[in-house]
Amino acid sequence: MSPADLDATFTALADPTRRAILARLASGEASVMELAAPFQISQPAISKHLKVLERAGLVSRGRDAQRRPVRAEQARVNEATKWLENYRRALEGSFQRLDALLEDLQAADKGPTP
Amino acid sequence: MSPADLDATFTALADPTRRAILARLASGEASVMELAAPFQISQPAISKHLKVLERAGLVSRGRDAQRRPVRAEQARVNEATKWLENYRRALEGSFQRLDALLEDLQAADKGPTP
DNA sequence: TTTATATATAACCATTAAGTTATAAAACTT
DNA sequence: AAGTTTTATAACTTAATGGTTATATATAAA
Repeated sequence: MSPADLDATFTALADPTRRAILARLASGEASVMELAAPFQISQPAISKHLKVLERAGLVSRGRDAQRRPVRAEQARVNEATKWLENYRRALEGSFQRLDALLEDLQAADKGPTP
Repeated sequence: MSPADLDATFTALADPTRRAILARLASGEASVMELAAPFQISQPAISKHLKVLERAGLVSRGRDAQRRPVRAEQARVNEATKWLENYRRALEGSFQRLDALLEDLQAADKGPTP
């Protein structure tokens, strides 16, 4: 995943309305009107949010008569999660090294390591 | 983690400079000048990025003479990852249901399920 | 054929974001 | 005491976000 793709994905996730839309889509595809119902904002505002999600590859659109059903796409979520997990692992690594250093310092208090 | 905290965290992650800063911090704390070195943007721009990261709780600041060393903090990464993993699980669940439905339909082709 | 429904687009406004340069403040160095 | 280094802040510009209302487009329904 390119840096720009990561930008778009994390940007899309950084809004509570969009996260709520994704959560709703986890239980199946939905029309724009269905997605808009729980919110107080206008239909065009929802369409804009959907465009952000689509640009990030987090959702895709279908066609069913006048409806343009929205469904969640997995790939990008997986890739964003991969970035985070990778970072987490890197952090744990550095904290392990810090732990090792602290152990060394404590050991040094009682006498030099051979 | 509150929705606003998730907003701040994903917003902070949605910029390539800030992700690069975090990646650098995974190998240990660093001063502002050290963090700025690899980039072409000005020092105040880096300070602004650090403020975004700090507001999100992804880094914290120390004091070492004139330096204000920056270090990565784990908690918020973990919580953001949790949200993503949870969403991933929810998606997998719905796709499993879809798989089950497709299996049912195929089974129905050959005869009704008892 | 007219009307209703679902969605998208345009034009606009207010706020926030990312960058800049210039300057201030704090602590070290000489 | 004077100068240097490190960081933060202020003021500004430009562009992007998130929302609005009004309108256009596509399809279904009467």
